[in-house]
Amino acid sequence: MRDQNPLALEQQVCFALSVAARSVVAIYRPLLEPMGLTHPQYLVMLALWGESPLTQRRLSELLALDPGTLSPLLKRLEAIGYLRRERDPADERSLAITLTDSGRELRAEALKIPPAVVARLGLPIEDLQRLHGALTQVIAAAS
Amino acid sequence: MRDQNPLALEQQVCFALSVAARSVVAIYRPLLEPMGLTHPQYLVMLALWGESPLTQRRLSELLALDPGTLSPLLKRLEAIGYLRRERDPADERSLAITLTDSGRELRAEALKIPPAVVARLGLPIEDLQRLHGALTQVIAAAS
DNA sequence: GGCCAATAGTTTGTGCCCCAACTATTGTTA
DNA sequence: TAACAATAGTTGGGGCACAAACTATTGGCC
Repeated sequence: MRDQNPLALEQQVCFALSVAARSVVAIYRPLLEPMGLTHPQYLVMLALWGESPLTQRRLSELLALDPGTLSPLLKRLEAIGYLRRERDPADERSLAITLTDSGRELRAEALKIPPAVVARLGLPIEDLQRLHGALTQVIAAAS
Repeated sequence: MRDQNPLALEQQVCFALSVAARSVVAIYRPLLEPMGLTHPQYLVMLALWGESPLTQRRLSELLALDPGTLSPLLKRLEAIGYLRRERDPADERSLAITLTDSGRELRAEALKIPPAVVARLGLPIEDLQRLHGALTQVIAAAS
């Protein structure tokens, strides 16, 4: 029999979600550390490897991140030389975020990350894909 | 056909996990705000409603939280009157965390939260249970 | 053209998260 | 029993996350 207490910690989805997110990010930490990246910074790089330049606003949408979070984060990535932040001459409000050569070259290193994480987790790819689908549903439902 | 790029942002489980966790916590925010709680503080209260007193160390294990995170968080909960922090006379290193009457009474209010969240998400309970199982697997795999 | 609303970013404040260094207490062992 | 190791918690630093207040630019409209 399941615990009937609706406030039981162990059966809260929000708790499992928080712990899982932190646990998985913790797996990335030692892998990203040699590249000088945190996990949120890694996600920014993924977005830029997919398309560069991007406006900061577009990045903010893609990553579902507050502008107030993204702004200093991008400054750090600029400081370590992975990207440039330049105002769009056609619209001085907008910031164009562009990969530098150094940022582009980092992608080769990053290719090792996903297989390393999957190996470390030791879960079947199909399970991870199913999980990804379920999470996508939750994200859509929460929006 | 799936995107074959292993670094595609949209198919990273870690990204879906981060966004889903933030999105779901965002649903709790307005519900917890009247009680004066943040989501991590709510999780502490769930643990204490399950068992009180608890040592800070035990809480740290239950919530998978760093002592350095938990320590100030518990001070805030003490400041708003939901719990007491007292050294164990038998072992002065240990902190006993005990619900106050006010903290105990809060549980009645909190009973409204899970159904409100489930309603807001609008997903079938079975889906949420499946998701919880998958997340539990990931947490175990990551440990 | 001049006012006004909308838009893009920035800054500040509060809190979470982890790490590393630290203090204080307790347990172990030569 | 005196040294030493282990344990519990605290503190400070760097970074993330979000809200609210702010600046600067742009677009629409009289």
